Amino acid sequence: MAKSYYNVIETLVSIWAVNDNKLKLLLRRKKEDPYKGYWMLPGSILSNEETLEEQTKDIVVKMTQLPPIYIKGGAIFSNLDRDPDERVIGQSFLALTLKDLVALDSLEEGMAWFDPNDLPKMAYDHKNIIESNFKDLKQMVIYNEDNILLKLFPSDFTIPEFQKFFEFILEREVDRRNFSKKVIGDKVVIDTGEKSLGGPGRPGKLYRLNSQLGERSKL
Amino acid sequence: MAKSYYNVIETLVSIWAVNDNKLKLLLRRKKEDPYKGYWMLPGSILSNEETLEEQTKDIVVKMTQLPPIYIKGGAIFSNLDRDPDERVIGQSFLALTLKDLVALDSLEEGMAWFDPNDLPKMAYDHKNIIESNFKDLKQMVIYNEDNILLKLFPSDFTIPEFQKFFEFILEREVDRRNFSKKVIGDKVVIDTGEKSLGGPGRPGKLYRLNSQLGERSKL
DNA sequence: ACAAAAGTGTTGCTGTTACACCCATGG
DNA sequence: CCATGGGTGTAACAGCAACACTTTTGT
Repeated sequence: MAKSYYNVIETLVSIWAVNDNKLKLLLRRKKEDPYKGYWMLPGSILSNEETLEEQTKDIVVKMTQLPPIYIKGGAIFSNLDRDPDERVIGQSFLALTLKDLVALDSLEEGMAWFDPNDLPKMAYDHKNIIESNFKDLKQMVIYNEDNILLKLFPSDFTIPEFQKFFEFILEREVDRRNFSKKVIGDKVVIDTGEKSLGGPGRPGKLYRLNSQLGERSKL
Repeated sequence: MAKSYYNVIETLVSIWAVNDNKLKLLLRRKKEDPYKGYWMLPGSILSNEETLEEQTKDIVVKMTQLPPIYIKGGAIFSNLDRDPDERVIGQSFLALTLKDLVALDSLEEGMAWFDPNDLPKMAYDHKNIIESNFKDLKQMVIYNEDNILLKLFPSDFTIPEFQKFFEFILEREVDRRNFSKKVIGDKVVIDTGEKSLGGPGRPGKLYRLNSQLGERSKL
């Protein structure tokens, strides 16, 4: 291919949601070669008529039938050989959605949720991209950047659920008593007065996040 | 302009160096319209034959006659109207160099160092881009990401100099005694045995950074 | 003599860690 | 009954902020 100052840019979106007190992400199975049967991040080629943010939003809507709760740009990938066919620059984005609201039958065929720590065979350099985005997302949770906790937990939850989510992010266990003292004492969470029934054992009290919260959770 | 899936991407590099215990950045005065006489970030249009990182390196070499000590990708800017002439996507990069080694006469004409808190009239959206990069850089210093302190201070320095630099980054004063106790006690800096002569008053002991240092300075 | 740097010490405050012990309640 | 969640306490410790006081050493 001749030298040119025009480039192909693709937007690659990792769509995240909380499920089972973990972060899961939405991937798509590739139906054609190359990498047929492998999984990939949803994405599309950027035209000269829209911004990266607009396009990211469109991709999320197409994949989940819902607008994203939040989007944020991630790293850019410009290696010449990241696509075997032609030179494509990949701009990654993080998007948040709510898994509960994304009905399975509203997903396009060949899509599924995955644990970022247990990815399937990934096409292209998408494994790298996910790892980069996941790392960024963990940092955002730890420091509650852009009030991201409120976006991940818009509804009620129990303290043990919230704790398990943090243990997933921090990759270590935390003491139950210290955790609840801290999180209630600092007014990170607020008692709703409701209770979570159904399971075995004593019902958990339901809390919601304090929307007036600033940055820095650091548990 | 017709719809197309090819885009023009420009790399915009903010080149930083420590001077006078502050971070300064290198800008270029624009010689032609639009924005004639305004200042801008050095940059160039990406061809389909090189990566963003390679190009960033080339730009730094051209501007300073030296290879960069460090480069890192920053935010991307894709607003449709950020260039009045045509749609250009701007990918920002941070680069570090050493001001001492960049002789003024080796700079291209119309280039100068500026305090990021006191910028001249900036062309396009470059003021936004610099602010974004500056913010990222401050975070990197605070958490010593990628051991960036070692890159900013490759040679000897006195504790008061190092302290002034941190006060610039943190935008507040810190106690002299607590600062030196912390920085020596944590082995962030190591005594070289040398002294800094020349000025008035008692000569300062010269220190260097501990190259074995991990992340997290948080002073 | 002076200015700038250095060294040592103290106190109080805050937050964290690592526990012990006991209670509550729906299934 | 028992699994799960909840509540209170506390002792040791680490880190930080805000100071006082003293000493050192080129110019």
